[in-house]
Amino acid sequence: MKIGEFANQLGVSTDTLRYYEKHNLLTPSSRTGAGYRDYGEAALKQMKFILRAKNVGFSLAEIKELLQIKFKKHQHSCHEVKNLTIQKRDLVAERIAELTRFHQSLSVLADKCCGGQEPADNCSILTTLEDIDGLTQ
Amino acid sequence: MKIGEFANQLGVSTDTLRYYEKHNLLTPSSRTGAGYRDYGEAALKQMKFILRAKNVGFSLAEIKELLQIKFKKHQHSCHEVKNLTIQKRDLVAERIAELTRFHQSLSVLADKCCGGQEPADNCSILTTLEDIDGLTQ
DNA sequence: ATAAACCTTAGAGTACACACCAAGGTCAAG
DNA sequence: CTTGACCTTGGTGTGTACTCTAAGGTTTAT
Ligand SMILES: [Zn+2]
Ligand SMILES: [Zn+2]
Ligand SMILES: [Zn+2]
Ligand SMILES: [Zn+2]
Repeated sequence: MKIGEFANQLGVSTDTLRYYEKHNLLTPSSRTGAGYRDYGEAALKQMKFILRAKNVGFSLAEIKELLQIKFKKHQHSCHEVKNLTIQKRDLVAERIAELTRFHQSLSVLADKCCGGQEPADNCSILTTLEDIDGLTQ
Repeated sequence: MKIGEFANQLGVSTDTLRYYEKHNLLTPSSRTGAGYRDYGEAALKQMKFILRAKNVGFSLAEIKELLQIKFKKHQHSCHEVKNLTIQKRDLVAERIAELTRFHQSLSVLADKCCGGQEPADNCSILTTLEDIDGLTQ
């Protein structure tokens, strides 16, 4: 399968596939006489793995690690894989916590403001940002 | 106040201050004879405004908008300010939702894996990423 | 007078995940 | 045999918020 058809089937762009190849995430099975990339069954499976990993939040760098483990499963342990997963989960949790603080602060700010069409001279959002310390602590 | 002292007082780097100046977020009150930046009371207040806005999750681009409103309050309405705040809040909410889906999927994956020291040949995390579709749908 | 500590500018580099472009080669249909 | 759709490489651009570097000027203290 040439790159265009392969990309269509997976719902990604050809640019993405070339990018993944350059970054050692997915190498096409072979090349045609004209130098065209030729993707086979194995490439399809691997690309699906990559997309699923992306869907659960892994970055491309993390996916690369997972692939290296997958290629040589007997040289790696469940421990390693679970660690990667848990580390990622905890990182995501931290980010969620930070964003939740933002959300909370923004809600408080929004609730203070009347949102009317009058000039913003006395807007509580602006005065709060001007005057009050420790909005998030 | 010269840039170094000003930066120290606010807990930011001098690079950050020059960056903010270049991007029209904060211009020092004046320059000394030698061309050194000289920050005054107004700059201090404005920088505190910027840092508070950052603390509630606004991006520098958004803060720039807020500053422009703040400079000419009578030309803008509460409506505008509240809109910015609510839009940001909703964007943050979307991102939280996405990350929460990631967290959920990662937890499911982690729970499946024994995490032991044996080889990863039958690791449930890897086989799940290999085999199962629609992990997040 | 000289060293340390500060300041200036412009520009490059970082991470992430691609998107877009130019200039050219290849292949099938009509 | 030419048109159009596809493919190749290499390189640049995007957004975010800085950080770092180079090469040089200034201030302060000893
Ligand atoms: Zn109002
Ligand atoms: Zn208001
Ligand atoms: Zn196991
Ligand atoms: Zn396992």
